[in-house]
Amino acid sequence: MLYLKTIIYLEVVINKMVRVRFAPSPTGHLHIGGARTALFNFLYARHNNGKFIIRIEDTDRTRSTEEYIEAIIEGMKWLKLDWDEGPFRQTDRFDVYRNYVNKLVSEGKVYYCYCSPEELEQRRKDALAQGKPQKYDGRCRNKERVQGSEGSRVQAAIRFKMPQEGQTIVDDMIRGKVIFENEQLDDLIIMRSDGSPTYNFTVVVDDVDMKITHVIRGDDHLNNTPKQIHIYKALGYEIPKFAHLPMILGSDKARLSKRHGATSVMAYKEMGYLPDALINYLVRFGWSYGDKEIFTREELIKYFSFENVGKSSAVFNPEKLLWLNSQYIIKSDPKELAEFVMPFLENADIIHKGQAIDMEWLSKAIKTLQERAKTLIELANSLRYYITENVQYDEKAKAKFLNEKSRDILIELKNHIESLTDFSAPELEKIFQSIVEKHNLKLGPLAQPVRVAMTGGTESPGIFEVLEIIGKEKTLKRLDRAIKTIEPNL
RNA sequence: GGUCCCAUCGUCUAGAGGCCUAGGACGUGGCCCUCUCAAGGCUAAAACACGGGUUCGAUUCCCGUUGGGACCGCCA
Repeated sequence: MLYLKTIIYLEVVINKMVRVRFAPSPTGHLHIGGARTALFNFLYARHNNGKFIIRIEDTDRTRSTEEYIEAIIEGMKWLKLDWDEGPFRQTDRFDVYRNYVNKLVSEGKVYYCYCSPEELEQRRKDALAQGKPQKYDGRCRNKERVQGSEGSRVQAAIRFKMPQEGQTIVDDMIRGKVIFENEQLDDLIIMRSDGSPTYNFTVVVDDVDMKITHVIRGDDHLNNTPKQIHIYKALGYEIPKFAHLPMILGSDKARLSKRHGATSVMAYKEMGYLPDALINYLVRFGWSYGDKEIFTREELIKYFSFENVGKSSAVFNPEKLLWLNSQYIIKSDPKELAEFVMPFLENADIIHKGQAIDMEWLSKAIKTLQERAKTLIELANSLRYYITENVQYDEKAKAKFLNEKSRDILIELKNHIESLTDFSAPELEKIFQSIVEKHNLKLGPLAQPVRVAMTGGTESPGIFEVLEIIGKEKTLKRLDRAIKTIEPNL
């Protein structure tokens, strides 16, 4: 008895378990919109202790490629959107679809359609020209199954018999009840004449088969949903909950596309964005939590709910992403940034491939630059003068600060530094202060020439920190070179 | 063209009938801090698309108009 009770209890728990999926089609890279959909699925699953499944919708064999499947997986991994099951591939599941189609055929819920794609295309054009609704007229609905010679099958697609009366209500977690008139519903093709299944059918079969409880996807699928609901019904399955996310738009308010610049998630990796920053940016499309802007992943999982997902589409704003990225760089552990920045240092030819670099030292250097870099590319570039042997003087900076006025004071500083044993920022500050006080100067007239001597330019972290990181030996070398650069006034 | 969705600063958004003189964030301007550049702090300009209702009272509820978007494939 107790045993039986346990089974019943388990049943309830299992049935209640949230199961969601991200179902991209591998006809391109993982893009911003797809990543947002994946993120909301991920967060909903994690928030509810459910399962997150990846399913590759590759039934369009002409456009799907292995490279894109890899690219999508790579993007998911980079964003750390880890999944529990899959990636499943629809092309591995044709037997499953075949079985379900046969079931519908035997139950008379579908019919064979002998209209050729060309005919259908022509009829659509005509309908559009006449301003009539573009809908299949159902002319093959009542035809007998046509047999070829010797009983071989004639090429035919299989259409689903949509009900033509009444209404279908989509109960959406974001939009509430959306009502569709059934007479608007098309008898859609669920299997092509070549025997391959189509999207609206496979999506239902797979969601049933994979026990998906919540279908979270883009707004662009809302109009397909009533048709899918009827397929669920024909198959005799329970209808999942739906959530249709608002679209992400480009600056011209059209759906975000390549025209608007970088849309691939990996492009942001290459531009020096941190995955957590992108995630944080993406989650704010539609979702909010009061006035809070920056969230850790744990907070996201804890707070996420469809109750605070908005309905309206939103424009992608690269400026804010950049700001978020800078905030994440500031908050990052310098050691972690040191790892992240390595490929960018190589790319910028600041270090060459395989070059050994003291990571401890690099972290210290990064610590001084974190709040000055908005991307890892900027961070890498600003590390240049720490790492390189010879700094390149900026002409303007050189003219303004490496001149007669600064020569003597640079020499004085050099002399002081030569005898310095504790080459640290606090000790350096003492030296600078004493020189400046002696000449009754502000710090600027000394710091700026030194800055140019050390970095080649006029912008850098605090000058004492910069010197400490560059080290005594290199500092002296650079001071010497700066002094020699200044033509003696003879 | 048909169907469906949406509508608060330039952008992302808060707002669940009186808490709204409409709040926060990015961006923009100013000031402060300061060895430069940042970061940070303070501050300014900046929005309820329009018209009808409902209500003692509408940003908030209803209807319409306008504007935007999506879908209408043997694509997903």
